[in-house]
Amino acid sequence: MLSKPFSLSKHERLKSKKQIDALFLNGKAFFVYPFKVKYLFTASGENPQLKFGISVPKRNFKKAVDRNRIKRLSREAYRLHKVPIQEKIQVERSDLQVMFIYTHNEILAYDEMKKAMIKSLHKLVELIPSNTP
RNA sequence: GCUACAAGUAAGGUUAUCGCCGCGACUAUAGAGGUCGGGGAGGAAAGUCCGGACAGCAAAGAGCGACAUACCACCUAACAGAUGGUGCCUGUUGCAAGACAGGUAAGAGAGUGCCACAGAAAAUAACCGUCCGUUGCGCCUUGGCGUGACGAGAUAAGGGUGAAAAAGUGAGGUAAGAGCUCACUGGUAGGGGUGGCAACAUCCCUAUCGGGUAAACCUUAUGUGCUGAAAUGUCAAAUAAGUGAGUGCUUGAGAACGGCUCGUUCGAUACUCAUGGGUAGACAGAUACAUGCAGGUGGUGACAUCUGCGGUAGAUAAAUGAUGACCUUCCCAACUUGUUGGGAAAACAGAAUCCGGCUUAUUUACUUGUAGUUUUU
RNA sequence: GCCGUAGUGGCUCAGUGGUAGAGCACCUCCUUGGUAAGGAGGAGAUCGAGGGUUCAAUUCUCUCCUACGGCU
Repeated sequence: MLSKPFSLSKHERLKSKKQIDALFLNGKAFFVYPFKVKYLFTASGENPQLKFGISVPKRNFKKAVDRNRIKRLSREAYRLHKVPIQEKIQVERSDLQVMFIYTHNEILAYDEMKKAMIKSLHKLVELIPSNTP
């Protein structure tokens, strides 16, 4: 996995309805325009897992093409900038589940999304609790 | 050559880096995995408006109800779709004949309802009017004229309306009138001849002249059982057809996902209470086909059929992306008129069980046809 | 994915083949020293859009648009 730092396979995505429900029930949130970032840390064992998801409300974007485009751009931004948080989690031994909710009602350019993603990832890194004794 | 309209076709290509989802091979392993190869959105994938396939309910049966369709023929698995034709209406063009385009289509000579306002009356028409009969009064040469009343008399020629007024015009006829009769014209129904598979066209004869509305109820004919992949099946320590108690019990309580009735099948394995037990997963359904392309044959055509070649997404919080370069194409500007520089590569839009249609959205380029116009020969 | 409901003045809703209505809100006047309440009057609608049936459509019918809801 370390040989391919920018990969983004199925295992790194939030897929289980149970986990997502738990995230929305117990998770905390902050807001970095245009994303609302919902996150949940849980203590972990040997292999800490980082899982993420992106949500674009149908209310704001009626067309599937627009929703797909936002998801793809956001995912690309996440993929290229997730390395620091992955390393920090390995060190601190904490699972993390994140959901990015796109709250704006227009499609932003990739550059703006990238900036917002970097900013929110930085913030997440700071929020990681220390589990090392 | 340009412009307009119609129909059709295509939906940039190659490559680098970083990535995503299936498939195959190899490799590794307790397992996760790794390498290589190859594949990865549309003409509408959309709306969910029709029709099927498929699945479950009884491999769903009868009647009623409900719903849908409605010129004719033909195509199809099927259709409200397509193809070819018919009648009518509208528009464009034309002197006209006609041509083209669009729309429309069973039945109002079965029944019920409705037709505001206006109008005498809106559908078994007598309100006014006209005429006739009886009668009162007045006038005058016993009969007429004028006027009034009555009629369970006649009459649809005329009457300011209205979307629509009881075939139209002319003549005869009559007390007044009337398709009452006649001529011409028009409509409807029936019969016959000719042409056509038929709708229908055309000619002849007979009868007839009866408002509209069925996207009001309805009638006729035909068709449709209901529910939809969130259906449905399988797996695991499984939401119970488990366990315990009670009730009830032998010719029908109840169940079988439908509006009602019947019929059929199951039928105490029923009903009530208590107890018990938990995941929202995995796999199948699910990607091979009413399949695509090319050619031949039949048909006016939709289409059918034969031969050859081909395999072409399969996700599930849901893949098909991001950044850059070049080629090609298009646009703009400059002038050396074929170069340079700059810009853009689009619009509508993203599969979710699968097909056939319909509808809606839409850019650029090309091809074909029709019409117009200009230049040259 | 599948199924359904609604759209009428600024807002909440009636209405139904025949000139579109109510309440609140708005404007003017009366009342009051002034305001509220009350009274009188008034304005405000392409009935979501576009075709069709009909003499006539908000209503019937078809196609779109928008909003909302249900089904694991």
